Amino acid sequence: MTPTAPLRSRKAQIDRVATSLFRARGFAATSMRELATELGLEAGSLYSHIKSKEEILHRVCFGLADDFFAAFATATTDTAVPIATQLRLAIEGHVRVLTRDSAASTVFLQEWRHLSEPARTEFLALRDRYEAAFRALVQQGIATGELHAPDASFVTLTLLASLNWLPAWYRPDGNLTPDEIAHRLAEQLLQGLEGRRVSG
Amino acid sequence: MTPTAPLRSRKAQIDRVATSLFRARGFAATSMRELATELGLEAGSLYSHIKSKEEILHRVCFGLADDFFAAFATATTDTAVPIATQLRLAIEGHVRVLTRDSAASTVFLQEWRHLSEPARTEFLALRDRYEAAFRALVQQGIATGELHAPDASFVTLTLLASLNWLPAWYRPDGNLTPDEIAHRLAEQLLQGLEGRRVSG
DNA sequence: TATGCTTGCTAACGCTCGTTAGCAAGCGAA
DNA sequence: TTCGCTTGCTAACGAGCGTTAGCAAGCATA
Repeated sequence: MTPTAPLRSRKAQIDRVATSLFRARGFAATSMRELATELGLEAGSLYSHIKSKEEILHRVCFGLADDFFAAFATATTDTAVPIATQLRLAIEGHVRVLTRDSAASTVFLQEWRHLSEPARTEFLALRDRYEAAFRALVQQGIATGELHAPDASFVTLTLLASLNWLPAWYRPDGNLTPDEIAHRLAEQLLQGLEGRRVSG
Repeated sequence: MTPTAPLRSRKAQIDRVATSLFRARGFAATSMRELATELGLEAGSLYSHIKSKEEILHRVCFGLADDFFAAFATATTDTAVPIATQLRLAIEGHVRVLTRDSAASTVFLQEWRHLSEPARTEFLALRDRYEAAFRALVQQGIATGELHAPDASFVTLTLLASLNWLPAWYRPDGNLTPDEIAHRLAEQLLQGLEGRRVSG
C-alpha cells in the first residue's frame, strides 16, 4: 500500500511515521509521546520495538545512504558507456531515490547531525565518499573532453545541491513524474556542462 | 572585529553567539543554559536582554530576509540593463549576503520552521515573494530571448538551490573570495541558461 | 545626590523529555 | 498444553527545559 515501507512489522511502521514527523518538526523537536500518539499507543510501548529514538534516525540515515550508493553503482557499472551518459544515469538514479521517499530523504539530508558519535562521523564519511564518486565522474568527463568546466569540485557541489533541494518542493501528486523530473534535471544541468543546446 | 555584528550591545552579542549555536546544533537542540554558558553568564541573565528564545530566531530570520530583498533591489534597479546581467547581479548579491554571515544564513535557510505562528507563515510568504521575484526575472529573460529554458520555475528552483547550498560548504578562509565564488556561480549557472560558452 | 538604565545573580516555577520496570493479553509453533 | 514472541499498558525515574521573580551592583546623566 504505502510506497515507502512494508506494513508487516510494527517496527517498520514506527520508522515510517517517525520519519514523517522528523521531517515536519525536526528530530530534536519531535517527542516520543507525539510519535506514540500518532501511532495510537503510549510512549513506553514504543520501546518494545525500538531501543532508542536515535536508533530510528540511524536506520533512516544509513538506509538511505545504502540506496544512494546502490543507485550510483547501477548507473556506472558499464564503463564502456560515455561518461556524460553515466553521469546522466547517476543523476536520474539519485533523483529516483530522492523521490521514492521524500520524507526519508529530507531526514537524510537535514537531520543527520543529530546522530551522536561515532555514527555522525561515520555518516559524514559515507556522504563524502558519495560526493567523491560523483566528483570523480565529473573529473573523468572533463578529462575526456565530454564535459566542459573549470572546476570539478565546484560543479559537483552545485549539481548535488540542485538535486538535493528536490525533496523540499517535490510533491508526489504534482504534474511531473519522478522520471520526468529526473530527466529534466539531468538535461538542464548537463546542457550547461556539455556546452550544447538541444532546442530553443 | 567580528564581521557579522557590532560588539556594542549585549543583545547583539547574544544574537551572534546564539546564531552560531543554532547553526551547529539546530534551534530545538540548543538550550538557553548552553547559550548562557557560551557567553559566560547564567541562563536567567539572558532575559534581561531578550524576551524569549524564539525572539532571537525571529530577528535572525527576518533580518536576513531584509538583506536578501535589499540586495535584489540593488541588482535590479536599472531596468535598462539586460536581463541576463540583472540576473547575474542578483545572483552575486544573493551570494554576497550568504557569505557575509554564513551562520545566520544557515539558520535562515534551515531553522525558520521553528518559528511559531504567525511568524512562520509570514516568513514563508516573504520567501515565496523572493523566489517569485527571481522567477519573474528568469521569465522575463526567457521572453526577451536572452535566456533559454523550457520552464522558468524549474530553473529558478535549481538556481536558488545551488546558491543556498553555499553556506554548507563555504569557509571564510577558503581559497576563493566571496566575490570570486559569486562570479563563478553566476558564470556556471548562466552559461547553461545563456547557451553559450566562454572558454574550453 | 538622585534617577534610571544596563547588567547580572540566585532560586525556583511548572513542564516535558527519553527511557525503564514490571506486568499482561494474544497468538502461532512445538 | 506449553513456550516464547509480539504487542501494549501503567507508573514512574531523573534530568533538562524555557522562563520568571526578586534583588543588587555599576554607571552615566540630570
